[in-house]
Amino acid sequence: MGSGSSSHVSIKDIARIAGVSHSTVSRALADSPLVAPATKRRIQRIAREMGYTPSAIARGLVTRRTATIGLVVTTIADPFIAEVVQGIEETALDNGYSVILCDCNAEPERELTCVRTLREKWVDAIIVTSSRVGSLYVPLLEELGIPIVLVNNQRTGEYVYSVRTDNLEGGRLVGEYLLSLGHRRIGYITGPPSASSSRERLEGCRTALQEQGVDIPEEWIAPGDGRIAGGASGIRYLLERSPRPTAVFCYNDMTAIGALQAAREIGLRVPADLSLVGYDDITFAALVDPPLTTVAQDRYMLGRQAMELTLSLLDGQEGVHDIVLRPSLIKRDSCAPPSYREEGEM
Amino acid sequence: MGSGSSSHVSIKDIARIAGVSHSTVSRALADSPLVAPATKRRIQRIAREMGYTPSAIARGLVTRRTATIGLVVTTIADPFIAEVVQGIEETALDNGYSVILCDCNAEPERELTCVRTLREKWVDAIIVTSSRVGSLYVPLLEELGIPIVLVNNQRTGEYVYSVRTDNLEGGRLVGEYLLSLGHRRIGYITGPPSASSSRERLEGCRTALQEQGVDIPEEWIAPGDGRIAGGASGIRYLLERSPRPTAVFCYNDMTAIGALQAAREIGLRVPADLSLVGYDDITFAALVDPPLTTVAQDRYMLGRQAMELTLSLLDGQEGVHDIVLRPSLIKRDSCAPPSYREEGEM
DNA sequence: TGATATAATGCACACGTGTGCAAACCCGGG
DNA sequence: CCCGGGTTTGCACACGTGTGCATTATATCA
Repeated sequence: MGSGSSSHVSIKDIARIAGVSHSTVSRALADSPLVAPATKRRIQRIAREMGYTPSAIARGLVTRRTATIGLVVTTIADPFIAEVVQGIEETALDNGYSVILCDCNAEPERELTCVRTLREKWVDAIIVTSSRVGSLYVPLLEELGIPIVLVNNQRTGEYVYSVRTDNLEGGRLVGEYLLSLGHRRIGYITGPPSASSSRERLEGCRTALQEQGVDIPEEWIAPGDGRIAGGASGIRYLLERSPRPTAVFCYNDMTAIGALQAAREIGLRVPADLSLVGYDDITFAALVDPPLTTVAQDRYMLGRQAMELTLSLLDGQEGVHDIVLRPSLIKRDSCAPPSYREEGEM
Repeated sequence: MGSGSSSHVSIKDIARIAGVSHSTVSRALADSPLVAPATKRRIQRIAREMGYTPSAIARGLVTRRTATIGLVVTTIADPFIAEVVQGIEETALDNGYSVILCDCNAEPERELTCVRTLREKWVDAIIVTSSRVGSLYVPLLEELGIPIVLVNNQRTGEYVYSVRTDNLEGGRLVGEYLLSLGHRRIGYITGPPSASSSRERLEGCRTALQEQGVDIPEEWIAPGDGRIAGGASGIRYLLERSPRPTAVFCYNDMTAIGALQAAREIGLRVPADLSLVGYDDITFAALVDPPLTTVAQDRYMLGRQAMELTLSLLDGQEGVHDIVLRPSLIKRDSCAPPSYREEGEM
């Protein structure tokens, strides 16, 4: 068994013990057919006994492949991103790759540090899980000449690929569902102004409604910020309209939770007086009262697909540039048919 | 400016252009005093113009330092761990280190893969953020002969160091607070049986109570699992005791939220009829109704301290083996003085 | 001016692994 | 016994960087 010595043992050490050249050891451990079967077995046995571990550093230097990918995130503290990262990391590990994590925290100088580090470490590819659109440093990354895979953030470029869920489809699912419950007066609380995903979700919802001749007028679109506060102020704004919507689609679950709390404070019951729909299916969507109807993105799968696309790119395959996953509607208890009282009030 | 060429430029390329040997370039870029100031400036300028980036791979091979640390977590999807990771990663980046993330998902074969990978990549140190006690592979890690820093998981060993928050202190804070509100009948819902942190929190609470001659009898200790379900079953058990506790300390926030929901179903008002205290201060502790009184651990600081300890170890410093951070009590609305009706009932 | 100390540079090797090419070996057939 | 062909092995170089030591160029002093 391993000698327990902490110093690394190299193929040269093995070569000395086995009485062969280090080249033969290298080939034997790579299971090359150039080595005589008996010699090969003997060398492999000795390597095992000496507790040999190959140096990825030295190997990377000559092969120019490090079996390492760089993962850039805006913040790992976001549970959504964390789950994507889990999908990426597990898939990477299963395929012999490891992941260098770069939390650039949306600070420009930190982004530069990240890019520099990933360059120096010779990563084979880069995955960017950033909620921001058009991250300024993607052009910098592109200069490295290695594949770049974007998660939930489409973009074009020679080395740039993307994996995302279909926000249009998500919005459509919500629209169809609210229609099927009988709603005709539907409002929307947006995310932060810069989020194109917010516009896409709204557009998808509108598309579904238009098939039944229903529209979302501008006055039923309230500005939010993707957080609790924005949801609360958004719902207050919408409830002051006259007539007011009977159902509100919220940019995400945090917005919906803020809306839920504010609506209750005003004295409205959800879903009896008002239906609410969120987006993302965060853990606590199921735990609020009432449990929140929402649209789920398979975050783990998002990460998994991103890594698998990366692997196929490193394998030399081309072709697929844009993978789109379908979201799904999770029906819970925050939606109900509109009350007749509300309908008559119009 | 950079030529935009994707191929790496090496110090040899610079040497050819500058008309010097690669040794001189190496020294110039390291700002060595052995190089004439004029030459140094010229070489540095050429390096900048050629878009030179040093190869951490080649450098690591000769210096045997990779400026990389391995980070082993049970699951990055746990928000608690994710925030610790953020603290680690940011501190690492600020000091020129990068982090290889290993999500071993508590699966033994994956743990082995992690250890092997970190060995091959020649990481300088390893930080383990694992909620499990006595991870089986720590001995394996110890064989590598590099510093190992454990987060929230004390352990002894030649290369093993730890950073943690004081569970005894956390429990004590809760005990003192409930006493100050006037509670004398206090219950506890445990975490999973294997969690030593659960025992420590209980013990700390008991210590505080004993100073006032109050005890927590065995029948007011309910088994939980650290999750919603365990909190619900735990509180149901406690509310069936007679007399029953007027306040319940829960192992963590998820347990407390489960208890909160179950208590409400039974018809009890929190905090009027029952006081509840959680632990961890997860995001949603502030968002449930009523907002949860809880004990906060500074997760970011936990990570930051872990990385700073690691850096000082890599810097050759010894001495500090165990850093203990103090938790703090976050008072919200889930606790109130016991109602006289309850008191009289005893 | 010549000897000597000092500053600046280059040579050569090292780190651990992979690989093209030549050399050595073995085996069988003529 | 010798030669051809296949199998097995070793030599030598490469990858990009760092560094001890020798060497050269320059400055200083007698």
